[in-house]
Amino acid sequence: MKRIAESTVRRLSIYLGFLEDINRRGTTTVSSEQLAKLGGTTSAQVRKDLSLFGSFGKRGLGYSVAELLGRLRQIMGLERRWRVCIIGAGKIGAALAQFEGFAQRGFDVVAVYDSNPARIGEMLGELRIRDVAFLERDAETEKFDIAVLAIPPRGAQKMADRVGRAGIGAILNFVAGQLTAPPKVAMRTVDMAMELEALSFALTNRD
Amino acid sequence: MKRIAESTVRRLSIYLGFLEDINRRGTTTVSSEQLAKLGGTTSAQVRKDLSLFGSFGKRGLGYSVAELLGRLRQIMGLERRWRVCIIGAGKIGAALAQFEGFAQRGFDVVAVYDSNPARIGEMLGELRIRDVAFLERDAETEKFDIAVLAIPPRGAQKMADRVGRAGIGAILNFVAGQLTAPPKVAMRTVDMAMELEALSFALTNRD
DNA sequence: ATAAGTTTGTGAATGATTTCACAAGCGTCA
DNA sequence: TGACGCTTGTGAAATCATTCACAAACTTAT
Ligand SMILES: NC(=O)c1ccc[n+]([C@@H]2O[C@H](COP(=O)([O-])OP(=O)(O)OC[C@H]3O[C@@H](n4cnc5c(N)ncnc54)[C@H](O)[C@@H]3O)[C@@H](O)[C@H]2O)c1
Ligand SMILES: NC(=O)c1ccc[n+]([C@@H]2O[C@H](COP(=O)([O-])OP(=O)(O)OC[C@H]3O[C@@H](n4cnc5c(N)ncnc54)[C@H](O)[C@@H]3O)[C@@H](O)[C@H]2O)c1
Repeated sequence: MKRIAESTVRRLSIYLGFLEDINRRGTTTVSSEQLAKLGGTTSAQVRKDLSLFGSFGKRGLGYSVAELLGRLRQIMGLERRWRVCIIGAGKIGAALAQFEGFAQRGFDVVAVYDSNPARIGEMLGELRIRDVAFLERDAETEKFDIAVLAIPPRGAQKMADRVGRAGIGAILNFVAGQLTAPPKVAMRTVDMAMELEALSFALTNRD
Repeated sequence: MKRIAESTVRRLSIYLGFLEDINRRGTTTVSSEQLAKLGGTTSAQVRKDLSLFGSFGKRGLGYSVAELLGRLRQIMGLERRWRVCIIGAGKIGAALAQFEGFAQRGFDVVAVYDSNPARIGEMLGELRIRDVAFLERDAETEKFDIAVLAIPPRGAQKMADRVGRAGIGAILNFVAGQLTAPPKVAMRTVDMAMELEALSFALTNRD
């Protein structure tokens, strides 16, 4: 299949969110124009995005909400649930571990690790914090799909490499500073300082 | 000035981070090739990015680290400090409020608000949680530059609009689901569920 | 002072993404 | 059935972003 642009994937996520809303409201069809309005884009963009994967609409009518929802879930790989472990039970790791919103979207946080003996064994919501020394052993039996990296920058690259070697295929990285994805591992980085700097730029260079 | 692409701004942030490292190490000059290696891009890209703002390099030699650092700080608006308030002292708001990394980059969290009477008055690190009812009054005297939105989705749009009316020029939004920036307000959204979905897509559609 | 070796800054070329524009398909209604 | 109104799917055009490639400018060595 053709390579799909990152911007397209982002928009697919957005459409999916709207479709879930619309579906809850009981509406059964939706047009590219409506989806575009909601998502702040154009109807041509919506149709182009969807056309990369097939043609799901009916001319004159629009898209069946239920069908499009199903197709998008399939495309995004959201027909299954994903097993997530969090590495680093600090401030941000704890917030993420206790966030219910992820499970609603199909991502189950099933384990939390730390290296600090003082934290290991403590409960974080339903989960007991485990010793990160057991990461590889657990990964083998528990088949984590995604690791969330929420540890200090020092040592983060080594931990990312360990995650890769443990056979976990994806990393959601919160560590600031440059981190290279291990081979064969999909990685996305959330860098909040960078977002703040983008706002600083916008405030400084606005007309 | 010409409109600057979002991707360019992101790279400038990255270059800035490296320059700070390099500067700490005491190195005095750096070439576009070196910056490119560190940032995972090409030297032509680095030069193109910088050339949008002027020409800061010396042919045959490269860029003066100190000068380029200064220029980039100026371009990004980081020669001053920014006053940040956090709205929503929940799990994620609390993690952000106590994160020291922001101050290191020039962003001072100077106030935290909540609407829950049980939380108002509590301390969060150095800061006492304030009643969000006072947001407008405080904004007038305390001149917040950026508001971090970390409240539940329900009511978030109204709060964003209040932030806009209070004269705060930028929002860093953590609320999932569609939020429209109020007029004249710069907004960046960090949507972690969307990042996870992008990983789901990558894991599902990898070759 | 000259030659050799680097590295910048930038037009031109290429590649990627978005927008345009419209034929073709579908539902509705008379 | 046929005409009408709406909306899709998609080539073509336009816009935007990246990469190429090289003259010009600088440093260093001799
Ligand atoms: N807190 C925030 O709001 C925030 C915001 C943006 C980025 N970040 C980034 O997230 C990361 C964590 O930040 P934080 O504020 O949660 O820090 P923190 O100090 O509160 O927590 C870090 C945790 O990681 C654990 N740890 C350290 N090394 C480990 C290892 N090798 N394996 C497992 N656990 C390990 C520590 O014991 C600690 O519990 C940092 O890299 C930071 O830059 C945090
Ligand atoms: N916790 C996470 O890891 C995480 C991850 C991604 C996104 N988010 C998003 O961040 C937001 C907050 O999440 P959380 O987990 O911190 O929730 P939370 O319930 O822990 O905290 C929300 C806080 O906001 C306060 N609040 C509610 N309405 C308010 C208002 N109008 N003004 C001021 N304060 C108000 C509540 O009293 C509460 O203290 C949510 O929108 C969530 O989707 C959270």
